[in-house]
Amino acid sequence: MKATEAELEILNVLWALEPATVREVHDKLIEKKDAGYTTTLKQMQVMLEKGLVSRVASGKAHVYTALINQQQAQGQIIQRTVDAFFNGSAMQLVMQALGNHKASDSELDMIREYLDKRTKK
Amino acid sequence: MKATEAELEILNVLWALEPATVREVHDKLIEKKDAGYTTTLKQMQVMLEKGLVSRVASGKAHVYTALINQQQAQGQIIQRTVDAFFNGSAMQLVMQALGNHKASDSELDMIREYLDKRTKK
DNA sequence: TCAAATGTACGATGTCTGTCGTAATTGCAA
DNA sequence: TTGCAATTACGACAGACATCGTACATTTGA
Repeated sequence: MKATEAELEILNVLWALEPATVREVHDKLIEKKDAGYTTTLKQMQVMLEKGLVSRVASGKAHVYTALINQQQAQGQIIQRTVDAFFNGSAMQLVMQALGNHKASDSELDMIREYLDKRTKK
Repeated sequence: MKATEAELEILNVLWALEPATVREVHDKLIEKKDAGYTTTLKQMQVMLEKGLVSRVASGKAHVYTALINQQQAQGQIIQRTVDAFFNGSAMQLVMQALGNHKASDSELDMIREYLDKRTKK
């Protein structure tokens, strides 16, 4: 059930666009990354075999849909990362993430808002 | 200067023990993971070439020290995770981490405090 | 209708990663 | 000093990954 780096990039695109054709995914993908069309195609074919995505024919093309949902995947990877590299402390990861990345005021406000809701409850 | 998954596991052990010999690192490593001694040795030799660690001879063994600190590496891991799973948004990761894990009030306070410092500045 | 355009299928390849076997080396104890 | 146990050095290997070239299939519009 684990996806490779390249597969995750595709999943990311797919989660935003789905359902989507290889062409659509590829065009979006090369905004960030350089690769040939057949590379993306092959990648998605492999993902189909792995059960990461499904597809249906539509005209001459195939239309793909992700079979794992984004939040589930994100939750799993966070758990794995926290266990392996942050001594099991998710908060340690959060602090590190806040420290190492630029965040806009509005983003920080969102987090603060979230924290308030947490505490009240 | 990117480390692989296996290299990060070794670094993790090294940070706790350093300075440490291959034997010491390996013994600690196999508590969690199964691998041969020469595998760990080779890994650390490669890491030496990559400049991830340094070493000095001590008796017949070598004593290794990490050349990147833990925070740096954790930052690297977060960056990679964010890129692969969170569309490059560290905030998205933070929210997910906060949502999926229990956090004590004091931990939440720490984060709130941190946020305040951030905003002021 | 049929040829160009578009898409899929399939196989080949180079690289990276992790793994380990074996040989060479070293320090130490007897 | 010498043999043994522990360590390092070297190289090879399989499998995973990412990439792409080329052949085949399908749609469509002139």
